[in-house]
Amino acid sequence: MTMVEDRLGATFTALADPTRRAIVARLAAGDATVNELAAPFDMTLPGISKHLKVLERSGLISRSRQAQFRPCHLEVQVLDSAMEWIDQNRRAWSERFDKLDAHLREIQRPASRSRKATSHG
Amino acid sequence: MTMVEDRLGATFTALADPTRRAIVARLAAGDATVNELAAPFDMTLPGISKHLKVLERSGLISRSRQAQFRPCHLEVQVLDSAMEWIDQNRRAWSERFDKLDAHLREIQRPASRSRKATSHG
DNA sequence: CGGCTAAATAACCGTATGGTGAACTAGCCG
DNA sequence: CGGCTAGTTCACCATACGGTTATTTAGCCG
Repeated sequence: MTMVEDRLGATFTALADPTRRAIVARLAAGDATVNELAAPFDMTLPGISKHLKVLERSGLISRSRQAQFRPCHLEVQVLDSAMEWIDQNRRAWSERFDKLDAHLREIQRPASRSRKATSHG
Repeated sequence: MTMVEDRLGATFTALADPTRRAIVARLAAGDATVNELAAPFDMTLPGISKHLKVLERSGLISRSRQAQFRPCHLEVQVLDSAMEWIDQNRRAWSERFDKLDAHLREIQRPASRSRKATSHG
């Protein structure tokens, strides 16, 4: 499918490219113009422009107008959403692990009381 | 670029696809076989197999062997690395924002002067 | 052994992606 | 106005990606 209307997907897609990650990292330090963003890379301006469009489509950055410059701005809440998704799954995994851990502790506990019979060995 | 040797890129690439995110979410609840993972999707098994390969290449999942089954396991630390990258940039942005905020407070001291207003979303 | 099931691989297809150079738009300045 | 600077859009290319069907490998069981 076209992946359209999938905000999270667009965000991770945007972050999948090293150039775009570098741009995001750069913008985390403050707004910057397209040429400023392009400077560190061995890439033509249209290339950078495309990357910025991908970032913009994901909502990760926004662009305003200031004379002939188009300063790019990191929209940190989109970064947050992506992090949140990851964190939820990390958490789900942890909880499930805790449950297993608890279960293991239970079945490995010497059968002092009337719970489950621990036939260990 | 082949995106090879770019762990973080491979991770975000893996997370960019909704099917793969669903697989990750499913695995966060516990290990599962390929057919179990495939069940919820309207997709052929080779399709799922390809997705699993992408996930495996990124390190997000690992596969063991158990009879003729290949149970898939979420490698949560890779999820952590991705989250860490995002968090670092979030943090960098926050710190920079605090600085700007402090600066704004300073230049806006008593009797506001005719400094140009800086607007940031 | 043969046959069944789980899963991977191969070959292929349409579309998306990342990159280029060339041409165009937008706004400042002399 | 003309020209410089900042940036986008266009046309194009190669390769990667997501998906398919058909075939193949791997391991259990009768």
